[in-house]
Order: sequence, then structure tokens, then C-alpha cells
Amino acid sequence: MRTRFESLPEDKQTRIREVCIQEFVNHGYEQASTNRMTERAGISKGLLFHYFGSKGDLFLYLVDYVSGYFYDRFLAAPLETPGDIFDRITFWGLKKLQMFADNPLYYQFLMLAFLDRPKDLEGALAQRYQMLSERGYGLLLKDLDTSRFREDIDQAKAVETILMTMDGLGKKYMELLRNVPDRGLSRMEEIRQEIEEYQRILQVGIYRP
Amino acid sequence: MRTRFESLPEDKQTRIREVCIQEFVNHGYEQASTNRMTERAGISKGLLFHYFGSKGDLFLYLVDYVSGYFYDRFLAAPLETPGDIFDRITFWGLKKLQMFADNPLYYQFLMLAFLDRPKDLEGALAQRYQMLSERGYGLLLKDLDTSRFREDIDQAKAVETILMTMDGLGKKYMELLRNVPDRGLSRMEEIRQEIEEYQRILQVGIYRP
Amino acid sequence: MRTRFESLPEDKQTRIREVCIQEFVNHGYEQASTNRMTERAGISKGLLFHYFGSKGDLFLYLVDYVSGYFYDRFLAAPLETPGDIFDRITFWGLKKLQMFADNPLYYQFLMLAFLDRPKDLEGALAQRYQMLSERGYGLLLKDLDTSRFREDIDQAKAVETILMTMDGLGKKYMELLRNVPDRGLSRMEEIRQEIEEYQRILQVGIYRP
Amino acid sequence: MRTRFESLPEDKQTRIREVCIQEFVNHGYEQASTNRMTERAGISKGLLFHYFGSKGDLFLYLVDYVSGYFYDRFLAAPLETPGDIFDRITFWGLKKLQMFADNPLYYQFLMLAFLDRPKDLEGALAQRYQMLSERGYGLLLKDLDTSRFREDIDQAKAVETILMTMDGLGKKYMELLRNVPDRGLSRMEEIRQEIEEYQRILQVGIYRP
DNA sequence: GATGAATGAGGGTTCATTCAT
DNA sequence: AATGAATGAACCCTCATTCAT
Repeated sequence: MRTRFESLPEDKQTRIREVCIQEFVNHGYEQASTNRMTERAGISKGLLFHYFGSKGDLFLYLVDYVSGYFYDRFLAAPLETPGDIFDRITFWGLKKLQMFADNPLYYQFLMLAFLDRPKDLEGALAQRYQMLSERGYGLLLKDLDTSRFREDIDQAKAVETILMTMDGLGKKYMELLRNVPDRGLSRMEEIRQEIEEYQRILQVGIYRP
Repeated sequence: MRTRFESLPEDKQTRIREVCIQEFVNHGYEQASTNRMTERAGISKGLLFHYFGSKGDLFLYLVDYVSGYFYDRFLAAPLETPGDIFDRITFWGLKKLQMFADNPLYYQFLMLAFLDRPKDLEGALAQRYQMLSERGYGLLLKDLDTSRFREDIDQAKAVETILMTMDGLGKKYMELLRNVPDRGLSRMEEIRQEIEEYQRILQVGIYRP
Repeated sequence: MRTRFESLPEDKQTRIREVCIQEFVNHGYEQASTNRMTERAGISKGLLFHYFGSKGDLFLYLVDYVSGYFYDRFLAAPLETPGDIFDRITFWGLKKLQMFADNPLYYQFLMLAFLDRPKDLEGALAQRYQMLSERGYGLLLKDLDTSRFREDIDQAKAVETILMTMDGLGKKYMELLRNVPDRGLSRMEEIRQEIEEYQRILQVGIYRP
Repeated sequence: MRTRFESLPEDKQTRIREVCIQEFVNHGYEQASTNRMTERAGISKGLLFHYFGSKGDLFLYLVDYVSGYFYDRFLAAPLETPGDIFDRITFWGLKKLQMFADNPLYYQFLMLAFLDRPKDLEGALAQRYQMLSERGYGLLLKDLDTSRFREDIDQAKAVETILMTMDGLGKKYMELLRNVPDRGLSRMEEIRQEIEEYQRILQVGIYRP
């Protein structure tokens, strides 16, 4: 069942979406102004509410749209990476980088929506986050092969160490891409090598045996 | 040179500060209302502006105050921890936990100020963050003893791996403290042991030799 | 000459009418929303205006429809009640009760239209009220037989005393029916007896001779 | 404890009150516009809310003010009318007429507030109505002397007959005063005589013995 | 120093109505 | 006949800030 908005010509939809996402990313949910949105999109105040009903529903629509956008492009393929946890995480980390590089605006919007959740929409967003997580990150830890792990360490903590390091790396690359976005995916191979060095450090340890 | 505000009786200063910090923490910078602050502090609207000039200046004053508060209590002492990088980081991580446990409201306020920087105050806050960082975290990596590190790994990356893991751990504990604040520092010893297990994993590595 | 609306299939007409009347009764004329009406009736916004031209015209159409509805069922038969003024008024009062019980929604709508007249429609409604009154209530006082009245009292005032008492009673019963609508007409005989007691009091007077 | 508004110069208070009451009487609670009020009172939009907080609170303030106005002038004196129920009711009925004649605008405002209670304020208004009623009308039926009543009629119904007739009369006079307000209290004596004729009719009855 | 009355732009949202399709 | 996108004024209310007292 198409919503009112989705029945619009594609280019108009796109223009309105970009304007609204930009406004949300620039000012945050509460501080974003529907007035500015309509001005910049060149439509009347009333029309935005004709389409979406309320600021909150507009936000949720955009979350769904952007989630779908990334899902189709990056997440739809099942996570069938062979190999151990390091391989899987590399695969997943690079996917996130690709998503960011592909559309930094959209990616920032999702981060805003999922990490700085506006209070009013907490419930609705938590649910969406859950769903999207399960389709991606969540599968990472299923059926994990830890046969090569040392036996004298806490295995759960070992896994968490890997995850924390990779989270930190992800944040670092994201920051870098945000500040020098034009280099985009061109560094991808370079980054992959860097990740591998970090993984090797985790594998063999830092101290001499 | 004392500001107008600092010439007030200490208890009145304190009351006003607590009310304002609470309001900022509860609503964020933009959503915080100076009207509510004056109402709750029991002073007139005009007076707040008489003291601080503007909402932004009030915020910066509070950032400086809270920074000073923590600096005096936790950061002033030089970082003379003996031992290698792991020891230093443990020392630093526990300090952050202590700061949170000592005054969760102030800690949250600083996190708000430094991590979700309000656009208008971006510059002023970045500068303050820089200064505070250098006095604490920054010293961590000075004159680092890496003599026990393996030679076949990238040393800078090894250090960063440690830092990233410890950042992740810090976030985890902070979350825990926020949700179960009454346990407070009582778990400190427990946490120290947990940190050491993580460090051991980093030291010896995850895979069997 | 059939209006556009009246050329519609009967069931569609009915659905639209019920929805609109309900909306007017629930919210009053000004607060009633044509948007909600079209949503609930399952027709487009434009169509309502295609049929009725404006909110005001829609309201007047409904007034006419409901007036006609009651007129056909309850008022068309000439008021040929034999007997004196008391008999006639009893007859008329019971009619009003029947009208309410027959269709409380319609009855409330007419009360809204005629007693809380929306400012914009004041003139048009006053005229309609006049017409409907004359066909019902108005006939009540034509060719009145007052031969049994005392001679030492003002006859016009005596008649008005009866009318005012009966109006008061009517309001009381209406309130009762609204609050306990399911009992509906079942109390009709009981009410008739009550009315007769009031009339007897008026006939013989309150004080001892 | 004076409210913000009550600390204003008396003439400014009066101007604002009259403007707001007029607006409420002209358009009803929901349809009344705070924008129009501030325009006509010559104050800024924000100021009205600075004084009263919300449209609803403004309305309740006005209800209290007008209630107090009438209470001081007409209701404060205890209802010590000697004589029977007819005397009491005459006394009370004339009071209401005086109240209307004294300030028709205020009187209409109270009728609006108490009889067409805005839904949002239902509770607060019901409570105020209760209190005002008890101080006036409510006392009417206390310690009633019905010793001169006939014994063959239902006494409760007899009392109610009187009340209903007088209500009807009250409404009639009110209507008349509204349409010819300039005559005001000048007809008071005339009206008193008319009331007495109605009461005599009720006392002796309409039919010949 | 201290007050709080005063401002007016801007917030999200609803509304009856129009008109190209 | 029927649609629903489109309008823009108006709604109540909040805001940080100013300034005469």
C-alpha cells in the first residue's frame, strides 16, 4: 500500500527527502525545523504534514527509507563469509565503511536516529534498530568457530576484545572519511591491510612470548 | 578578577550551578530552557543574564567549573604511575570511573559538553577539550616504555589496539554505573581484575602459538 | 430538482450523512472537521465540496434532512388532539420524547443546530427553526379552549405557566434519556403519569383553598 | 499571594479582562483566539501567556474573577428572606436579573462557563459551579416551609413546578434584557409584579374549583 | 544587585477550500 | 464524477533576551 508521499514523482520525493535528512543531520531531531524544510524543498507548510502527518512520522519514514536503502545495497546478501571471527568482522567493518562512503549523509542520519534516539521516538526506533542489527551485526557472532583460540584465556572476553578493537577502528575510519570524504572508497584496500595488521596483533599478542 | 557570579555566597552559587547543570543534562543544550532554570533556582530571569550574559556563556562557565572540579580532585596529581603502558591505562581508566562515581551529574555534563558539542559553541568547546585532554589522557603516551613488545608488530598500532580496547571497556563500565549507580565504587576491585584479564589477552594474544 | 448529492445511491448518501452528523454532534459546528468527515466516510476531500459547496451548506443540508426526517415521522399528522391545552401539551411532549428515542443522534443534531446556532448560519437557521416550530409547537396554541380556566387569573400567563413547566419537564426527561438511553421508550407510560401529576398541580394549585 | 497579572495596574488589568471576556463570549471557549485578544488588548502574544500560562488557565482565572465580582455584589449577603418558597424564589430570581442587568457581559460569560462547559476544563469548572451554587441557589431549598401546601398533591413535584416555572421566566427576562439592554433595571418593579402574578397562578391553580 | 514585565519570532500542527487531473 | 495534492493563514504556546524600575 503506497503512502501519499510514495505516490509522488520520484524526483520530487528525492528532493524532499534530501532536504529533510539534511535538516535533521544538521540540527538534530528536536532542533530541526519543519518550516525550514518546507522552505528549502519549495513546498507549503501544510503539504509536509499532508504527506507525513507529523514531524515524528516524517522522521520514522526517513529512517525506514534509509535503512531500506542500505539494506538493499549492502545488507541483503547473507553473511556467508567463510573463515573465523576475524574474517567475519573484517567483512562487516568494511561493509560499514562502504555504506558511509557510499552516502555519508544517509549514514550520519542513521547514526543520529539509532545512537542519539529522540525520546519521543525511543520505542519505535529501538524496534527498528533491533531489526536492522539482527540482519547485520547480529549474525556475526552466530556459530562462531573458536577452535584456534588459546585455552588459557577467557574466550568470551577474547571475542569482546576483538569487537571493541574493531568498533574503535570503525569510529576512526568514519571520522577520517567525514573529514576527507572525497577520498572515499579509494583507500579501501589500504584500510583492509591496516585492519589485518590490527587483527594480527590481537592474534599473536603484544608481548614477546 | 572575580566575575559577578563568583562574588555570590557559596551556597547560592552552588544552588544555581546544580539547577543549571541538571537542566542541561536533562534536555541537552538547545532544548534546555533558561526560564526553567531561573524558576527552579528561585531567581529572576534577568539575574541569570546579569551574571552570565547569555545561555552560551552560562554553558561555557559551567564547563570550566566542572572541568576545574574534576581537575582539582583527579587530574592535578602528575601521572607518575610506574610500570608500562598497561599499568598507566589501568590507572587512567580507574580514574575516569572514580570521577563518574564521585559525581555522575557533573560527569554526564562534561560528556554532553565534549562529545555532543552544541554547534554554536563548537570552537570554544573544542579548545577546552583539547586542554583538558592534554592534561590527562595525553600524558599517557609520553615517554612510553615498549621494550617488552614483540618486534614483529607495528608498535604504534599495538598501542592503539590497547587504547581502543580500553575505551570500549570504559564505555561498558560507564553504562553499567549509570544503570546501577548505587553499587558505585564498590565493584572497583572486581573491575580492576576484569581489566587485567583483558590486558593479559592483549599481551599474549588470542591464538595458540 | 435533485442535487448532486441526492443522485447518489441511497446507502452511500446515508453513510456520508451519518458520518457528518456524528462529527457535528461530537465537536460542534466550528470544531467539526471536514477532513475527518471525508476520511471516515471514505470519500475524497474534494468530493464533499463537490456535493455541498461548503461546510456551512453541508450543515444546512443536514438540518433540512433531519428536519424532514422527523417531520415525516412525527409532525406531518395534523394536531387534532381533542381536549384542552393540557391534553395537547401532553401529546406534544410525548412526541418530542419519541423523536429523541427514535433517533437520539438526529435529535441532538437538531438541538445543536437550533439552540447553539453557529454565528455564520444564524440567519438561515433562525428561518428554518421558525418554519419547523410553526408546523409543530406553534399549532399548539391555535383555537385554544380555555373555558374551564379560572376567571380571576391572567389567561395568557396561565397558558405560559403550563408551557414553561412542560418545557422544564421535557428538558429533564431528555437529560434522563441521554444518560440512560437503553431504557428508551419503556418508561413512556411512567412518564405520562408523571406529566399528569404535574398538570394536576397546575390545575388545582399549590396552596390550600 | 498575588499572581503576576494581579500585580498589574488596575486599569491595565481591567482592559485585558474585558477584552478576553468579550472574546470568549463572542466566540466560545474553543473558537476564541488568544491572538485576537492580545491584538485588541494592545499587548504582545507572549505576554498573555506570561500572565496566565495557558488559554485554559486564563479562562479559569476569568471565571474566578467574575464569580467573585458577582459574589461580592449580590451573593455575599446570607439568604435570610423570611416567608415561604415563593418569597425566596422571587428574591433569588430578582437577584439573577440584577446580576444580568448590572453587567450583561459578565453574566453571559458565567453562563458560557457553567452551562456550555468546555470539555478540557470540565472538572475545574464543575467544582467551581458547585461552590457558587451552594452559596446561592442551593440555600433556596433548605428548611423549606410548605405548611400552606395542599395535602392532596405531591409536595416535591409542587416545589419542582415552581422552580421550573421560575426558570422559564428567568430565561424569558434574560432574553428580553439582552435584546433591550438599555432599559436595564428600570423594569424591575414591573417584572416583580409579573412574577407575582405567575406565582399567584401557581398558588390557586388554573382551573375553576 | 535584583526584578519580572515585555517582546515577537518561531515552534509543530490543523483547517476549509481549490483545482488540475 | 471523483481524486487528493496543494495552499497558507491561523492555531496555542515557548523561547532567550532586554530594560525600566
